[in-house]
Amino acid sequence: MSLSERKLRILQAIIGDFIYSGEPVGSRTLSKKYDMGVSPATIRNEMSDLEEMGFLTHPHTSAGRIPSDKAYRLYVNNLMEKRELSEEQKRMISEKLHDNVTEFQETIQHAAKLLSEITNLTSFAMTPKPDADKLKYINLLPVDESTVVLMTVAESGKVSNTAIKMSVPYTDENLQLLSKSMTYNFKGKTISEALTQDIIESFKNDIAALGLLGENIMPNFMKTLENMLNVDLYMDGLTNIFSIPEYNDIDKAKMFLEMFNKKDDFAKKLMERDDGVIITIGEENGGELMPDCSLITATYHVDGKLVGKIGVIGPTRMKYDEVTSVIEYMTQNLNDTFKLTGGKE
Amino acid sequence: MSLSERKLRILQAIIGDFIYSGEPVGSRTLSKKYDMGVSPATIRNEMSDLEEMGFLTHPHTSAGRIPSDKAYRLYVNNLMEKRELSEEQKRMISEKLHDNVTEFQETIQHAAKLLSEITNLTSFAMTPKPDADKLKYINLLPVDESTVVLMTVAESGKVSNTAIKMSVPYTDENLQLLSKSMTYNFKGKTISEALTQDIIESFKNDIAALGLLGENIMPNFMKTLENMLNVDLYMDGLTNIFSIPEYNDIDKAKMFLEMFNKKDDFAKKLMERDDGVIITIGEENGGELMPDCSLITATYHVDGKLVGKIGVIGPTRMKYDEVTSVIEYMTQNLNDTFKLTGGKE
DNA sequence: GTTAGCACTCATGCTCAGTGAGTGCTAACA
DNA sequence: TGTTAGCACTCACTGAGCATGAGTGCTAAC
Repeated sequence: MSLSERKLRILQAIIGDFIYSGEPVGSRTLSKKYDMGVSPATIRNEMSDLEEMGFLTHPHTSAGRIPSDKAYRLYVNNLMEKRELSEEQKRMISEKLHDNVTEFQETIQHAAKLLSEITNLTSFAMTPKPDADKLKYINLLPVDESTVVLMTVAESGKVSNTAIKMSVPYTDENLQLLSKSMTYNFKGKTISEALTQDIIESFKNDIAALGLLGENIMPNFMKTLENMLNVDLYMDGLTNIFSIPEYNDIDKAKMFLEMFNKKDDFAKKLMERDDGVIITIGEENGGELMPDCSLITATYHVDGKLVGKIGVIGPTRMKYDEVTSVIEYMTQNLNDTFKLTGGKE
Repeated sequence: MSLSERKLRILQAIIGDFIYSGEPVGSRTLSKKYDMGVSPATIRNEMSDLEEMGFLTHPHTSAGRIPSDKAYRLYVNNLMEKRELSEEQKRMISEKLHDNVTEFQETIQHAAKLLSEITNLTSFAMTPKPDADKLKYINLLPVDESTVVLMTVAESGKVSNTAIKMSVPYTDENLQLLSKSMTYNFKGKTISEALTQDIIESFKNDIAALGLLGENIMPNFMKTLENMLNVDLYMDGLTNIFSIPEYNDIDKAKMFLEMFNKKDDFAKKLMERDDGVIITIGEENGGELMPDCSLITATYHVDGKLVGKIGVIGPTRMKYDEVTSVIEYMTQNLNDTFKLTGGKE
């Protein structure tokens, strides 16, 4: 059996109707609401075929049809049309993400917030994993007799620092020596590279002469590097899930919100996704996420290089066309913004 | 009418029973379960008196009695007995909060997590507002021809920095001059003091000689100071609210979780509370929080000075005795921990 | 002051019939 | 051969009616 033109039209109508109403779609409704040119009986026959082909199911005998994950996949790949954003939406987005941008983190948070407001879904925004970010400058600064600040600057402009309580005495010269040596050894290396065991080891040999001082500093340096590799994940619009009838069930809502407790797992999942706008529907997400959820992610770029992600998570019954349009428009804006400020943090 | 010994015993039994069961307590249940020595009829009379006095209500005519906010207040102030924590709980707490403490933020997060796990409520932990924290050291470091890092260190050991993209040329000497001048002017001042308008103004006059350089730096400096004043608020166990029958209602749960979106408001509310263990019950919280919620907060100290807060939020029907004991024990542990590490961040 | 007895209330849970939106099948039609 | 009308059937949903039981308040007797 093949997907005739008419079958496609019916399928599209069912998906469209169901996405908006959330109610199973019956043959009579379909023929009345959309001018199909055929009787309900004919539509029933087609629906029956579509069900056999795996595009539709029905919750119980006397209910209308609802689209399967497979149907949504077809819809997203072939049937869906791009939506143009309203001027109002465009204005809101560029206002929040373009003008008056001061802090990187703040902009990313705004993006998440905006995305959830516009889509009425749960949104998230993740800062780039600075895998490719190279170290540029390392400095140890004496603050008082027992405190030294270790400052690490990366090429992206990211700065990280730790105040170190010194358990051994030190001189300014020693600190400078160590700073220079560290900068010399690690400059140009990516953060992940710097963290590899043998580089650390070989450096430790280099500075053996400095004895306890180096031993005091190194664990802090490594921790700083690890911190620099962390990504931040902001989520917003969590309670939006409650406005969706399908999740008007405590247990489902609870499962959904638990995800929030496992932010790290979720971040990891996000990082594994490809670049560009990626849509995964229902089962495609693997069992860990909620079964009846779809996930849409998109990537934005900082300085044309570092890659962060924004996206939404919601029921498989979501307005894919609108949501993807909004996300695309937002990533374009983020790209512009972070090109101009140069990823300033 | 006065609170006789017997009335108090009955009230205590009702509160105790209701806290554990969540079901309205009837006279028969009470006389059977707790050895009251009087018949249900007598208890009914006493209950009727207690209701008249405002300690009890009943949801409908044929239901048992439930305690009012006033009753909980009496319970918390006079009737409640301290609970000893189990060895297991003590072990868990000191393990997470005492041993292997490396990062301040991390420890605070662990505290929140632990608190929600032990109490099965929603918990939070707030870092201290560094009102009294004094500036110690300010430095401007050249990174490359267009980037300067501004580093600000406070007495608590807190370090904050910003990478500044310079729009004007600068020399190392100018930077050093400015660093020295800033340290000289702001050292010993609290962060809030440093942010007051006239101090900033007078300083601006001081450095007028440096012209554009100063103008480039000052806004960033002020933003850094503002950032240093921010507190972090971690929440945990949000989904615990779903296990409480009273909140097994989508709308209530939603209202509760919305609080999470207004973290700033909540943080502000927390900061206004007095030191020590503070319990506010139901209406006492003011209308903003959920009406049927109680809030328990406690303060912990860093270096014996800075004051942070941890606590829980849950239904007025909560195990006040257990929860306060746990919170008290945890703050003691946090105090110890942050005495030892000296508030290292 | 305490208690037994009794009428009364009211949420809860159950059954049962009616309703309506939907299906699948069959037979007739173009 | 594809399309359609007709019809029997399914099944979630709703609301009425009823029994149940936990609880109260009141009264009169102890």
